[in-house]
Amino acid sequence: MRPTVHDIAAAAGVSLATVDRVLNQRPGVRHVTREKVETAIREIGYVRDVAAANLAKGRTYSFVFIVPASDNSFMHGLNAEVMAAVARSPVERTDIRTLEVPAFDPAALAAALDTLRIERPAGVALVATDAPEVRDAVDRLVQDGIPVVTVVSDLTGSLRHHYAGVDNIAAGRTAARLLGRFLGGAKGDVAVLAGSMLVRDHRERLEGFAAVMAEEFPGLSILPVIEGRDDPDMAHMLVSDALSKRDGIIGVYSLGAGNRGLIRALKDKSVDRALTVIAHELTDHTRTALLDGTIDAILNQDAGHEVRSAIRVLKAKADGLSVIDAQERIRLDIFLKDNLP
Amino acid sequence: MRPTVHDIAAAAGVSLATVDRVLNQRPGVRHVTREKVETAIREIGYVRDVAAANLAKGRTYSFVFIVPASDNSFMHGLNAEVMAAVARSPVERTDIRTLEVPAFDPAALAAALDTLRIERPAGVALVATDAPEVRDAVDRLVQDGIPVVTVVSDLTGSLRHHYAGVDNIAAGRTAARLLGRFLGGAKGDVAVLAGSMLVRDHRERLEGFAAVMAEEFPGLSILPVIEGRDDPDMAHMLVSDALSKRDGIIGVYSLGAGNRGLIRALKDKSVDRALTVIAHELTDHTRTALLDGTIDAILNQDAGHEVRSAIRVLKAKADGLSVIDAQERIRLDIFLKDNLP
DNA sequence: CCATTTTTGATGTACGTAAATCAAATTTTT
DNA sequence: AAAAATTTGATTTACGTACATCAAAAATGG
Repeated sequence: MRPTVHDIAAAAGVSLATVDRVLNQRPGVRHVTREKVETAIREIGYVRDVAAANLAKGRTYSFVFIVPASDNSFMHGLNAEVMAAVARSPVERTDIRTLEVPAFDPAALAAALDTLRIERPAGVALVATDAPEVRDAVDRLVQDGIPVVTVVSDLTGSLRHHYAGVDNIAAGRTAARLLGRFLGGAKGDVAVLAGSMLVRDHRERLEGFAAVMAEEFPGLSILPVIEGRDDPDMAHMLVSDALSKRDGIIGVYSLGAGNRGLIRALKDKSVDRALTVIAHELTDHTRTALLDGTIDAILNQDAGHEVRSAIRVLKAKADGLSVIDAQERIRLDIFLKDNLP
Repeated sequence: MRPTVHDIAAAAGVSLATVDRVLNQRPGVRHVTREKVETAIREIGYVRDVAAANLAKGRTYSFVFIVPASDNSFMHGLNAEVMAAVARSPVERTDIRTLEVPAFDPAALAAALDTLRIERPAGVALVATDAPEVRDAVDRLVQDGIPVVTVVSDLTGSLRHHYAGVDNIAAGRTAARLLGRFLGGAKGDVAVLAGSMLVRDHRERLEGFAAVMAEEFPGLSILPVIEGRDDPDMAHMLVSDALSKRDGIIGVYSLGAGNRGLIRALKDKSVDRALTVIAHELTDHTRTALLDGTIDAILNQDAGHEVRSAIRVLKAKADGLSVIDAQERIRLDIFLKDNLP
C-alpha cells in the first residue's frame, strides 16, 4: 500500500494539519518542524496521489495554446490536433483554449503573451516566432511561475521549460544524406525550397542540410535558396522557373510547407527529367506525390504527438511532477512509399 | 462543470442508488428504469470521473507482462523498459508483474497464459510466439473478460485486443527500398540475415523485403536466408562464410537481433569490398556501427513506447475507455547517422 | 386482496487529499 | 511573569464515485 498523509503524520509525530501545511507550503510551520516532516516524507517514500489531490481541489488545468494564423496544411493539422485535445479536455480535467495570432509577427505574439500574465493560466504552449521580444515575454511568464512550452519551433535562449518539436538541424542533415545516397554518385545541382529564412526551423533545416552536403557529397552543389513563403502559387512559379532555367538540377529539398505548388511544378516539368525529391510534412498532397513517385521521401513531425506531449509536459509542470524524457522526445519520421501510416 | 451522478439522478428522476446500479451493472433494476437512466446519461453527456472512481474503488490495476527469456540486446532493452514501468507503477495505480517464459516455446507460453485465468489480473501483455496453442490460450483469456495485448510480435487470428508493435511487412519493404535506392542501379547479390524463420516478425520482414526487391529492383537478387538464431557467434561465422564464398554480394539486410556477430564479420572482411548494410534494432553495437559507416541505416522499434502503449491500452480496456489510435500506433524508426536520438 | 418477490429510495461510509476553523500549546516579546 | 504572537493539533467538510444496508414502495403471483 502506498503511504498516505496519515503515515507522514505518524512518522513525523505531528498532526495531519501540519503535514498539510508543509505539503501545500502554507505558512505557520516552524523550520524544525517543517524539516521533520520533509524527512519523514522522504523516508517513507511518500508521493502525493495526484488524482485524489485534484479531486479534492476540484482543479481543472487551464491551458492556453497560441497558434499562428497560417494557412497551410501543417498548421491546419496542428490546429485540428489542438481541437481534438480540447474535445478530450473535460475527461482529462483540462480546459484548453486556443489563441490565434498573426503569423511571423513577433510584436503580436509578445503582446498576447503579456496578456496571459494577468490571466495566469496553468500553462502556456506556443508556436514560437524566434525574436528577442518574444523571448522576453516568455521569460516574464516563466518568472511569474507559469509553465511554458514551445511547440514545433523553438525560442533561442529563452527560459521556456520544454520544446515539443523535432531537432531541425538533424532533420536537414538527414534530408541531405538521403538525397545524396539516393542520387548515388551523380553530380549536379540541388534546389532548395523554403518558406522563409526568417523562421528558425527553416533556417536550421537548411543549416543541417548544407553541412552534410558539403561534408559528404561534394559532387552536389546547392543552388540559392528559393523562398516560397509557404504559398502554393508562389512556390509553383519559382520552382518552375528554376527548373526551366537550370538543367543541371537533379535533386530538390523542400524544407517548408509550400508543397502543393512544388508538386504541381514537378508534375508539369519536361518528362525526360528524373528528379530525386525530399520534402517535409506529410499531408494529403505529399502523400499522393510519394505514392506516385513524384517525391522520394517525406520527413515529418507528428503534430498530434507534439500537441499531446506539450499538454503532458504542462500538466506535469503544473503538478510539480517529472516527465518521461524518452516519451516526450518528438521524433523525426521518415516516410518512404512503404511505411506510410 | 462536468455532470455528475447526481445530475443523472435528477435528470432521470430516480435516486442515486438506482443510477449507481445502472452504472455498475448491479442487478435489481427494471428494464424501463434502466433505459430511462441510460437515456439521461446520454443526454447530459455524463462521463465517469475515472480518477474519482478508482479512488473510491481503492483499485490498483494488476497487469502481467510475459516476456521471453531471450538473451539479446533487444529483449534486454524491452525488459528494462518494463522494469522502468514497474518503478513508475505505484504512481499510476498499477501493479505490474513480469513473467519470464522460455523463448520460442509455445507450450510454455500457453501454460503460463492458462495459469493467469485463475489469477485474473486486470490485463495481460505478452510477446507472442505465433502458434495455435498460444492463440487458443489467449482467446480463452479474452473470453474470460481479461484484456490482452500483444507486444513486438503479434498473434495470427487471435482475439487479442491490441497489438503494440510495428508493421513488420512494411518494415521489410522499407528496408528493401532503402537498400535498393542506396545501391543506385548496381547489380549484384543481397544477403539476408535472420534469427529464425519460425518467428512471425522475421518471416514478415523477409516477406516485405522480398516483395519490394522483386517488384522494383530486378538487378538485385536475394541469396538464401542465413538463419543465425540471433546468436552473435553463429551469425559471425555464417556471414563471414557467405562473404568469402560469394563475391557478388553488394548489400546486406539484417532483420533479426544478432547484429553483434554481423558487425564483426563486416569489419574483418577484405577492405576493398564496400557493402551497403541495413539492420534492425538500435543498440549500442548497431549505433556505433552506423556512426562508423559499417551500417548505412537502422530500422528500429522503440521498446519503451511499446511498453508504455501496451500499459495505456490495458488501462483503457480495464476502465472501458477508448484509446487515441494515432497515439498507440508504434512507428518504424529509420535512423541514419544524422538523426540518432 | 393478501402474501411474496422485485424494484427503488434513503442514507452512510470509504478512498486520499485539500482547505478551513477554532482551540490549545508553545514560543517570543515586553 | 504576563501578554502577545506564533505554531501546532483536532476536527470537519468537500471532491465524485463505489458499495453496502435497510426500509419503503411497487409489481407480481396465487
